[in-house]
This record gives sequence, structure tokens and C-alpha cells, in this order.
Amino acid sequence: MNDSEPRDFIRKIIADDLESGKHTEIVTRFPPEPNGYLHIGHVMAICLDFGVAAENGGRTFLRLDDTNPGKESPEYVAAIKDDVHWLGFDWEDRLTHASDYFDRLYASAVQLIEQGVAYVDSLSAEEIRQYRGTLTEPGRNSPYRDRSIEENLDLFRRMYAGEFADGEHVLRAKIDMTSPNMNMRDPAIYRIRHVPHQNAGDKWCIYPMYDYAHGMSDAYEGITHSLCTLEFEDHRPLYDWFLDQLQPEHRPRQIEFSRLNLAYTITSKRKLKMLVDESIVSGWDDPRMPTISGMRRRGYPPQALREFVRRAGVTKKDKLIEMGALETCVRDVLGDAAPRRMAVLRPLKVVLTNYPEDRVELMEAMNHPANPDFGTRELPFSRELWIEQDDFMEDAPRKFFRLKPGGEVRLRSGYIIRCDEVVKNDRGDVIELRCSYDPDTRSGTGTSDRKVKGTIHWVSREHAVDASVRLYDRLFNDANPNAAEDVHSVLNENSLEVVAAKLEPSLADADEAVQFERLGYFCQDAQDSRPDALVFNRIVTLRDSWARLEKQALESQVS
RNA sequence: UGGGGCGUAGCCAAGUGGUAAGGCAUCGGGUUUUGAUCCCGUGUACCGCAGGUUCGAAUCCUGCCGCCCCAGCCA
Repeated sequence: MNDSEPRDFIRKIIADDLESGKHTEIVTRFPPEPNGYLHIGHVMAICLDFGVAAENGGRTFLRLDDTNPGKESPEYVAAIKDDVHWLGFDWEDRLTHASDYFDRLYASAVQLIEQGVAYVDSLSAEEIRQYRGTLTEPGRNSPYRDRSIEENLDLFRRMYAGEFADGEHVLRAKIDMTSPNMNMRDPAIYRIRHVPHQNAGDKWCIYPMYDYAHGMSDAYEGITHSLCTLEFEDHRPLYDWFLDQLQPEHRPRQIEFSRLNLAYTITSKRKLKMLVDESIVSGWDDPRMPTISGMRRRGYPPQALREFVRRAGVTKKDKLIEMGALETCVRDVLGDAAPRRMAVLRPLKVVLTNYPEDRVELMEAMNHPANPDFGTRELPFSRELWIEQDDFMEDAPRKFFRLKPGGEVRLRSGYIIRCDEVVKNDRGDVIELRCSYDPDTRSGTGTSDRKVKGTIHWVSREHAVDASVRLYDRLFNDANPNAAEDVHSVLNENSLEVVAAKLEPSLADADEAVQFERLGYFCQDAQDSRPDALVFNRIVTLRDSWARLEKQALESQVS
């Protein structure tokens, strides 16, 4: 670890606790509820939980917080494990469930009753709500609040035994119905739910609530620092209350930090699930989704995600981070790691009129311009080529230094060509360019030091491989769709565009992320790509200052 | 109008009484067979506002304003 690295407030607390001798080992936990897939917000928590422990030689538990059966499933458990591993973290033998502790939790609940600080309430859910009061008015005690310990014990045992229907009774902590903190107004500890559990099966029909189960699970595991997001700040007094009452061997400390929100995306499991259920996206792993599995399928490298949250920092201030910050991290990693290739997304035919019909040359091309270790490859070059439609303009502005009538351009790793003739169809669309090449300008031969301003990519028509390429855009039009009452109203209808592309031959078996030169980073879609029907995802575009200039020019015309 | 948090440049974020780091973005420029990368340079931040304490305040005090969270038998 770099000592000069500025430390966030949590890391400072931990360093202090180590220095003061309060703790000799740091133990943390990442505790997702298996009711959905992990997303970019969880990446933050994962990196923090596993990060601070690892930095201090400590341990981290992956704990599935499965106290609410019916919403949780093994599918989500499997996905969570998969995602954490992929991100680069290892819980080793410390995979646990809140449900692993149901027996101890039950015994401790009995203890709370015996201590006279928990009681069985027989009010309905609606009545309890009314008795709770409001934000500005105190609540009132339930008429069942003063039941005897014996009666409470009996009722709770019978709740456990399955003698009651859902909702008939609930076990509550006896704290203070007039507390200004709503969480302290006799919160529920156990509720009846005749529903099988994803891990415990049908053994139980009463289940502990989060506030009770979470803190005690932390204690059982010897968690020293229980890190969670800001909305649990109000729960901390309750977290501490359970520890005070039950005096477990270990006493964890809850510390809260702000969640990470990404602009133009949502990080609500409920809303993400809605996108999946309504088939607005293809699944939890749709490459447009901010889920870890979506970003993985999209082609984001795990290092980029980790770097992104590192740059974001850990504070208590609400964050809404620009998408560009994430994309920069992705480009940073891929820029070094991805081999270069050539592909044409929107093909325009070019015929080199002075190039022999049956001739094929193999052009040597660098796989990485800055790193010779990547080696070279050979690209077939022939009379008929594909170039990008965007790389030709009939009435080009002065600053456009790609191909234009009468103009010259360099074909990357190939020759300099000149556009002699523009061929159009009946509708006036440009359908072919007739060009001539300069034989003295073959790349790498050094027989000519002629320079032209522009260099464009290309693919030999005869040797090109077809592929379907998916171009992704943000899922929402609003910078903060989390705040929108209806996500449908802020959906970007054009978040996916599919294009029939022409690839250089070597791309047929690309098994890693590559850069399509001048276009961006791409990878084969792990789900849908097949050898006879290639499908590529655009991970992220390259930074494009030309596009930016064009956009500015357009805007200045309008205004 | 109860309670709990948070307010430093467009977005993040250091800084805890001595005169405002850094990253991303932006805007210039250089190199370049990717308009990429890389390299330089680029910000008058009324440190939410107003008072106060002090030789000196983003840092301490008081008052105000704004934003977020809480009334699940969800987590």
C-alpha cells in the first residue's frame, strides 16, 4: 500500500483502531440480500469491504442476508458469488447466510423475552402502523405491550411451532414508542411467514427482521467494522440496542458511507428487476444494465470497475458521478490491454481502379502501436475494399481530413489512395468510390515519405468476415432516473443499435476485448455470438474530438 | 413543523486555525500511419449564506438556507 494515498474516513477509523489496540485483526463482511443481481453500487461496497480488510491483513465474509423468504432465490445467490469472484475478490471459506444463524437468533430472541425487553404483539399490521405515530407525533403503546414474560414465551414458542397464521402475531422489541427515531418505536424482531426459505427449506415459519439478524450476525462472525450505506444511519441506535441487550462476545461497529450513483442509470434492484420483467432489456446481464453481470457481458474489465470506485472515494456526501468517469477507466485499462484490429461498421465500397484484379497482398500490421510485445499480423489487401461511410464526405468542410472527391487519404497499414469518382444510385446515395492507389506508399516500405493528413481503416471486401455489432447507448435520457417516479418516462428508446459490419479475418476467433481502430473497444457477446454468426458488443467508443467539434459546429449554427 | 445526515470548481475529492492537493470533464498546444494514446499547458472555487471569535477561519462559535434519509410484519 502506498502511504501517501489519501485515506478516507473509514480507513482512518480502522487505522486508529489498529493503532490503539482496540482490534488486532480487521474483519468485515459484504452482506447482499439475494433478491436480485449486484450492480455498480455494490461494486463500491465490495471494494470497500474486501479492500479495507485485505489492506490490513484481515478477513471478509460474503454473507447472504436471507431473512425475507419469498423474495430470495438460489439463482441470485449463484449470481452474487459469480460476480464477486469476477470482480476479483475471494471470501475463501467464509461464505455464510443470515439463515445459518436462525437457531442462535431464535435462542437470543427468547433471551430478550426473558429479560423483559421483547413482547409478542397481536395487533394487525395496520393497527401497528396506526399506533406507531408519525414523524412529528409520538406513537402509543400497544395494548399487548405488558403481557407477562410467561405469556410472551408461550406465544413466541407457538409462533415458532406454526400454530398461527401469517400476520397474527409479531415479536417486538420493547424500547420507546415516543422516540423521535421511528426505528426505536418498538420495532418488529420476528414475523410469521409460512413460506419455504431458499437456504433453510421449510424448517421455519418465523423469520427474524433485518435489524435484529444483521447486527447479531455481525457479532457472531466477529465483524469489527460493519460498513453500510447512509440510509441505515438511523438504524444504528437499534443495532447498538441489540448488542447492549444481548452482550455477545464480539461487539461490531456500524459505519455508514454514501452510496454511489451513476448518472443516466438506476441502481435500484426493484427498478432493475422491472426492466428485466418487462423485457425492456434482455435480462439482468443485458450489456446496457448497470449490473455487474451486465457490465461484464458488455466487456468492462474488472480492474476498470475497481479503479472507478477508487477514484470516486468514500465519503458521506451523496454522489451522482458522470458516466464519463467510468468510461475513462474502461478506456484506460483497455487501451493498454486490447490488441488493435480493423472493422468497418457501416461499409462503403471502394474500388482501386489501378490495382490488379486478382492480386492479394498481405500487409503487416502492428497489434498495438505502443507495445511491440503484441506482435504483428497480416491483413489481406485487394482491389475492392470496405471503408467507413463516415470516412467519406462529398462536400467536406476544410477541416475534414478523411476522404473527399479528389482528395487523398492513407489506408491504415496500407497505401495512400485518391478518390477519383463517386458512384451514386438512383436516389443519389453514394454507393461506391472509385479510387487509385499510389504503389510507392505501401506501409512500412519507406520508399515514399509522402504524408497525408488523414488515415482511415478498411477491410478487404473479398476477405471480410460478416458480423452483427451491437452499439449501446445509455438506457435513460435523464441524468438522474433514480429520482423519476416512473422509469418508463425517462427511457432512452434508442439505447441499442445493431449494425451489419465487415471485420478483418482474424476477428473470427477473437476471444478477448479488442480495439476496432478509430472506433472503440469491442468484444464478442458471450451469450449470442457463434462461429457462423458473430456478434460483437461495443464496450465503449474511443474518445472522438472530431465528433465533438462537429457537434459544437452544429450547436453554434443553431444558436 | 420530529429525528438523523450532508453542503469545497461542471462531476468526484483532499484539507480539522496559518492563507485552497489531486482525479475526471473542459479549453489551448506538441508528438502521432488510430482526429486514439502519450506529453505539456489551462480554473479568479464569494470553501452553502450571514454574523461572531482570532493577528489569522474552509477549518472554532451562533443563526439561517438548501439537499438526502426515516412512519415495512423489506433490506
